[in-house]
Amino acid sequence: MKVSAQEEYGLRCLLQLASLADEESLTLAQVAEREGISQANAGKLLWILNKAGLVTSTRGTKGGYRLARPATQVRLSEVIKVLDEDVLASHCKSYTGVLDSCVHNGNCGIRPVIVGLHEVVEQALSNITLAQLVGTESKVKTTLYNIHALPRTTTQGRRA
Amino acid sequence: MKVSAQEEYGLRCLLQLASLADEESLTLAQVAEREGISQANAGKLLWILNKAGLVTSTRGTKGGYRLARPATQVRLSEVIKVLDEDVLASHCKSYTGVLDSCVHNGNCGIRPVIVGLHEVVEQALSNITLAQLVGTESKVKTTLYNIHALPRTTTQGRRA
DNA sequence: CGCAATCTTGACTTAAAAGTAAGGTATTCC
DNA sequence: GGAATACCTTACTTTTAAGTCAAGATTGCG
Repeated sequence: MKVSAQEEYGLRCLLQLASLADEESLTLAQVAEREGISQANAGKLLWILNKAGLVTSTRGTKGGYRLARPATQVRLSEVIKVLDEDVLASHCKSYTGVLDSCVHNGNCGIRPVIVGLHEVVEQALSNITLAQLVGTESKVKTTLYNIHALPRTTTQGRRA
Repeated sequence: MKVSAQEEYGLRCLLQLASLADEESLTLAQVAEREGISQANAGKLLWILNKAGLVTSTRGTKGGYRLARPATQVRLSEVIKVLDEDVLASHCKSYTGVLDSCVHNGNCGIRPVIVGLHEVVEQALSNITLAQLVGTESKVKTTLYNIHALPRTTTQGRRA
């Protein structure tokens, strides 16, 4: 169970846009530079987010990207779903071993766990908005603790 | 956020062993056949589980695999951790873009979310034992609902 | 108009995960 | 003690996800 590169970097790009003032926007090169990823990669991620309606883009000399909605109205559950496109739906189709369909078809003890896990995760993420992730790490941690979206964590570890 | 092949198949192999009576055991070929995966693959997974102390193996003509502990005493959180080896610990080291370390080093708004997510998942999984996953899908679903480890899910969908 | 800045899009390359193969080692039964 | 059975381990191949590249399209400015 892990967070994919696309989820991580995609969310980070979005967060850059969330930290802007109204009417501001960032160019592809700026987002890439601020996140330490290549321009090509940032372009792909922002395109996915654009296609999904989370960001808007304008072309031309004064172009750039910005959030399609205020950061207070974008839930993390939606962001992750977009960057991840329906992992749950394809789960049982993917893990069929060497056969055409899963041997447990129609009667699988694991399935309720997988489904439940995704619901637990979505539930937790739906209580967090982009706006709540803008700021310092310690501030964010306090905010998340106060809304009880995630369990309290001890203050340790570094980075990002 | 998805469940990897190794987690899925590894758990399924373990579940086969959990469904055995005392003193029974399964050979590699039997596990592979029952799960519809190749013998080579099952061997690798069982080796990981063996190394981690979750299953024991005996060689020779009457050999095979069995659980190292009763299924009632094996929590899913432990199983997943073994099959997944410390994704969390390596998260920030992995996603550094084109740089040597993450640009948010020491101050990352996303980190609390990632840490929290893994805790939410672990928390949910720690309330489930292998024994509770043996049986039909509908029975398992009922059991999970009763222990409130996972949120209730509507009865729909097939397989897994 | 025409050039420069910027996003768009599909094909290609690279890196990581998953799965396979094969030879080695230990154990049991006769 | 020998042969058959079955696990152990490393190296290799395949598949999939991640990331890059380059040509195309759109807009603003002089």
